[in-house]
Amino acid sequence: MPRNKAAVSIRDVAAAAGVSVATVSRVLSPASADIVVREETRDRVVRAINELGYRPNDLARALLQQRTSTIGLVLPDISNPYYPPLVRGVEDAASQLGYRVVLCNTDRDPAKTAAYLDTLVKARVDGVIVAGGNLSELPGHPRVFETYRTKLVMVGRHGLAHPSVRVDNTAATEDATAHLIGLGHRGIAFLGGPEGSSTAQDRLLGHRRAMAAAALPTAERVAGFDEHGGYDAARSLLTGTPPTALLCANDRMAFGAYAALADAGLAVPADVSVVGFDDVPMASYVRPTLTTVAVPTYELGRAAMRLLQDALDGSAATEPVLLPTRLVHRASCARLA
Amino acid sequence: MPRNKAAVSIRDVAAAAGVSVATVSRVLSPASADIVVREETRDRVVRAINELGYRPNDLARALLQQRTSTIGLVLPDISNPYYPPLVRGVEDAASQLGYRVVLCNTDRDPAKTAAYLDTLVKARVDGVIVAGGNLSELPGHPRVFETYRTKLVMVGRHGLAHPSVRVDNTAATEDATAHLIGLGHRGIAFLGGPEGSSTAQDRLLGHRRAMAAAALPTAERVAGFDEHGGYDAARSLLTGTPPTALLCANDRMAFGAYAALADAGLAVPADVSVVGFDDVPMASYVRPTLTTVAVPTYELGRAAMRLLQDALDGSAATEPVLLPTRLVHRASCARLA
DNA sequence: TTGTAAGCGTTATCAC
DNA sequence: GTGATAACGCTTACAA
Repeated sequence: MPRNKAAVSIRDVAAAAGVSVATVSRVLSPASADIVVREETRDRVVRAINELGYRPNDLARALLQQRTSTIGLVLPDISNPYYPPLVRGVEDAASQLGYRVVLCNTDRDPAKTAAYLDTLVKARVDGVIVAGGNLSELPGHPRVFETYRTKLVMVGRHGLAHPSVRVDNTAATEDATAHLIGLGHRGIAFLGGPEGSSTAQDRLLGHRRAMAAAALPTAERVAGFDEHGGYDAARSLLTGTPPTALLCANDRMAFGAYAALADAGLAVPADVSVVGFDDVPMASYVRPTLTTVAVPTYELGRAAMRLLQDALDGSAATEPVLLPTRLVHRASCARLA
Repeated sequence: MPRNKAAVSIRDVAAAAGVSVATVSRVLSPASADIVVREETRDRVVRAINELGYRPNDLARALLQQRTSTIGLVLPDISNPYYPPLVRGVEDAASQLGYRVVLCNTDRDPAKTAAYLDTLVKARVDGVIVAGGNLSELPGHPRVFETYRTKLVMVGRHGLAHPSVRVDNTAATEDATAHLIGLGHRGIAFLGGPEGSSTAQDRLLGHRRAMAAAALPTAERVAGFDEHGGYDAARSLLTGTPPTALLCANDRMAFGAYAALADAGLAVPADVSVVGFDDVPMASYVRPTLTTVAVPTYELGRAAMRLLQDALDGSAATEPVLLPTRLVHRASCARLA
């Protein structure tokens, strides 16, 4: 196989500077900061690098050092507005720490997930952050990850053997429901997310707990985690005696519920109070503004990346990290007349 | 340097199967599909692979073949709701074609952009998709990209020397403005995006053209591409004689304008008509539903990845690809009384 | 049909 | 201070 003369390599730099490749490497490598290269030699090398537009090949370096400075980020779907801030958090922390991020959208499809995990292992990523917690259904992979020393961090779900970051969805939803009960509401319906989502399940559980504690019967709907799901679920609740309050498993569903209520001629909060979850930017811009549980999504991402970094540094496995939520009171809730 | 015995390599497989590494490679490599390996040998190899949980090291393969099957996706900010569908489109097409996607958020910051492009070149990505078009400010990089044969595709901006995909923002905005004029509006204000955004500039231009063609004076505001920007810009227009129609540079700004109008006691569309841009999901769920220009963002992403693939296959440079937009008529516009 | 060995572009270990 | 060179884990002539 003939040498590819096009891509400039460390040899070309060495030749241009009249030194050996070892010297070029020493000039570039942070590891050899203590190793002395004569000032004049260093200058020649630096000049050659600039003249040739040389960029070291991280593949070769990674092959040798057994680390790629690359991580995988696995999530259901970046189009779900919940994820972009999280991705941003991961990516910001990653680039700050010198890692690249490979993005993988699984749609919670086991086949896709398996394919992505495979490709990440083949790329020898140093670690993987899994958000949306659909890893447990893949019995084969823990072993492969272990074989290739791939560190794992879970976000949003209690990772059994792995570090994890999440918010306490159950407690937060319990609080939100309690708040509605405190306002005098008794007919409180819960618009829940899909059964496959652990977040949705955790939030449902919190709601049930609060309702049970107040000895109130619960009305629940299962729907998609978006405006459409919220719209349909809300509509289906408006026949007969409508609830006086709606607790939604996320803000998008709440926006859908707003639309359904408006279409039914019901006013928020005069007729029906509404609470959302996540506090996406739009929550402050709908009218009336939406009372919702603020989730520090960006921070979740940052924290996940930091945990991964810790794991890669060889720190002992950390306790699950729990980030705080906050109920943001806005205009969509009223005391029951 | 001692051999790392932990990560299983092709040698371990070869040893376990009692064959040479070349044979293992032949079993795995699609390139050697025509090369015959005896059935019995192949079975032994496959069994060893499964037993050991072996995954080939793509770094080594990439180093040899001078291609990484990885691309970079550079954009301003994934948190901007315009981008997730685009990213999704790129990623779906990429994974289908066997590429990994490394995500880079630049915030339009030249320093960050330069750092990301550098890291992508060092990772020897096969190509880069730049969305949001902030590459021209980096005079150094075209050369480096050429040196390392990194293909480039631009989305949203006419790439001078590179393949590109975009929509005709100017024509679309011209149409949208013409539609409002056709409804009898004369006082039409334009809520524009930031000056640094070429998309914002193109949309502004279209608006000006339509207004000029009708010999109408234009009121323009420059603001952030989000709800907050739309809110402030709309507010600032409501002193004195308010316009009878608002054309917004994107949907998020339109949602902000909705809020400002509601707060000012103005009804949409009875008092003020509103038009958005992008057709994000929420546009169908605000009340009244938002008339807006639908942009095929997901398709833009897919098309970009396909163009990149073509470039990598060595096809001749393609013409700029223009995807169609469509004005979606909903409830936010009314004929002027 | 299978094995041997060179080479991809680095870094690190030794000499000098 | 600097230079040879082995090694990282693969693929692919070329030999056997």
